[in-house]
Amino acid sequence: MKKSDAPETANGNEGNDSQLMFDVLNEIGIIAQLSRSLLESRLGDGLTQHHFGALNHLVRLGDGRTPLQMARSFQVPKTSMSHTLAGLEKRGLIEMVANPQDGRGKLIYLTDAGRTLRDHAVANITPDVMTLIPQFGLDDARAALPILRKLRVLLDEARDRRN
Amino acid sequence: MKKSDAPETANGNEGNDSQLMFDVLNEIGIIAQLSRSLLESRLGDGLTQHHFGALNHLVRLGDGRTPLQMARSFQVPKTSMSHTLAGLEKRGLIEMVANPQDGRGKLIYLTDAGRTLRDHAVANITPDVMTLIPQFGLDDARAALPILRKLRVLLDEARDRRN
DNA sequence: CTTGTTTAGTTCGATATCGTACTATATGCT
DNA sequence: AGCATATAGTACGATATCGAACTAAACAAG
Repeated sequence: MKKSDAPETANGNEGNDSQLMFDVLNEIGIIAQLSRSLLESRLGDGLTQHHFGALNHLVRLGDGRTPLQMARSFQVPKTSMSHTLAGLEKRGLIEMVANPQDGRGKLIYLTDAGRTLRDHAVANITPDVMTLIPQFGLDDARAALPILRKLRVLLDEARDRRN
Repeated sequence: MKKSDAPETANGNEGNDSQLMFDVLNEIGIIAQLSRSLLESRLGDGLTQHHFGALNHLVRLGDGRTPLQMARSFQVPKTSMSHTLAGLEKRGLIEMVANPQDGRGKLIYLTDAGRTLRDHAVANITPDVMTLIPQFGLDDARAALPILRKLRVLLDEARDRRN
């Protein structure tokens, strides 16, 4: 009961390039899983990755955004964002006000409690991330980031094409 | 790179470094989200990423595994794996038999329907993945994979340390 | 053999996810 | 204006997620 099994890299010889992509996506899926559970173990309460992500987004890019804009930023269905925002509002971390420009819409604003909670969350998580750095290496992080962005953009476009 | 949206609450260099890691993990989270929804749109029925992942795992690494082994392979809690396997059994895609070596345990075997469904799922998804390749580039995929593996292993170890 | 501890798996409950369907408002067209 | 269509957001329902508590079996020590 230690590490996970070796990643599934069989079939190397078949000339199957798609296997390489599957492996990349598989690793990404597991990393997302692990980083999510690490994050949520540091958040406490019933807060999820999405709760934190939404708060962090509002702090970093500014509040006064609409739920739909946020749903698109996170690539989640708008119903999921609606639910996440309802949870944040119930906890008093955001306020949802009618959009004066658009009678259908709402605008999301951080409360002081929301900002404070976000700051504390970042402070709680940063040590874990810092611990990672010397092992992972900044060079690899810097090398990976543009590649990951490119992949994210491609998947994003592929999704747009499907919808 | 180009995408810098807003200056971040930088506390000096270690803030920038951890921000880089945060960004890497953030991109990974979004990619996982997108690839999951792409996958599930191709699976149909109520099948999830985890259903497919479990079937694929059994095909590729061999069946006759225990639920707990599988939970560890996927880095999910054993209760989640239990639920996933129950769903597969209900659909007739796997069989769960008592482990003759261990009266507490079970062993998971693929049914013919399970193998067939997995094969069809792979066939359905491969074109999407193939489409990705020329845009993403095999070189970047090959460059990213070892870095992602390293990160996955580090997070895995960090989790072990927490538990 | 008996007892305490560990381990495999399930049950249960609170919450999350997300597709479908719905309401209300906005916008475009004639 | 009047009407069709598009868009923002919510309600709801089926299912997923996962921690805590539970059962049963294995194992360890005396």
